[in-house]
Amino acid sequence: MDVTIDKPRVEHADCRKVSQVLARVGDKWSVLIVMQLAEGELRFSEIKRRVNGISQRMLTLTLRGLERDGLVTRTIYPTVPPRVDYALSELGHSLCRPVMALGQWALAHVDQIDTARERFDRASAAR
Amino acid sequence: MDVTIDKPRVEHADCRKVSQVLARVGDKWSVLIVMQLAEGELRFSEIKRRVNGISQRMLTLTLRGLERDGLVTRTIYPTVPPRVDYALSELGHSLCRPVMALGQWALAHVDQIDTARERFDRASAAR
DNA sequence: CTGTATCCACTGTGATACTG
DNA sequence: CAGTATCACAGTGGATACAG
Repeated sequence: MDVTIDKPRVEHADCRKVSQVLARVGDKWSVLIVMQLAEGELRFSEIKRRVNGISQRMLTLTLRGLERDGLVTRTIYPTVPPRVDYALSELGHSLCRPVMALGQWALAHVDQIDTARERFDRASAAR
Repeated sequence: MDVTIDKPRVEHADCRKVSQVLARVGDKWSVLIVMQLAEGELRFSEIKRRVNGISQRMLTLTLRGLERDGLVTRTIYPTVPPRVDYALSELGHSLCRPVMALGQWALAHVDQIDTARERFDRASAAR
């Protein structure tokens, strides 16, 4: 009855799910926004000001995505003009640790990667 | 001479660079391939077999990207038929630690995220 | 101020066929 | 076996205008 001797594989359906999460983390703006929210809640326009280069549209979309995934909470104050605060949920905060670790790695190795790219491109040009 | 009192900000040009690295890590296949290579070198077709669903084209492109960034080494054996081995460089191996950490986080919270999504979608449907 | 609605360009990805 | 070339297509992201 197809009982197989599994090697310690985590490489099947799990990977698919992990990839899905990685896709969120890997999109153009999510991490940048999460980082800004790491230190405390912010208003919509405050995030827009801090995350350099993001369009209003993408900020809205990305925040919706983060909210949907339960990483960010959204608080609306029914004032006029409207005011909306965004904050990291507990889940969102827990994500910070591994993301920061990756960020540290990136920061530590960016130069190495850059030189690797230059070398590769020069080698390619001289094909 | 515009000396400003800097708060401990790492949030300027650094972030751009980090994002660039994150884009590599966040693309659809890079992490999956790096994970496969974590345990040892593999041939092109071996990777293709292990990374379920990847097309030949995307495998080639992703491997080239990883090689360009200095994360993967490429060894060609001038035999016929040709044989090419891919392996993680030292830099590539060092990337494994933070990536695995993120992977562990993803694995640990996938369920939580899934339920959050369902809740959000149900709430949206009932608007 | 905080969004939503359009439109459009670009990029990433997959399918397929071909080559050394 | 290990690619490259070509095409077609969907998704992402930016600009702009508009709305509550």
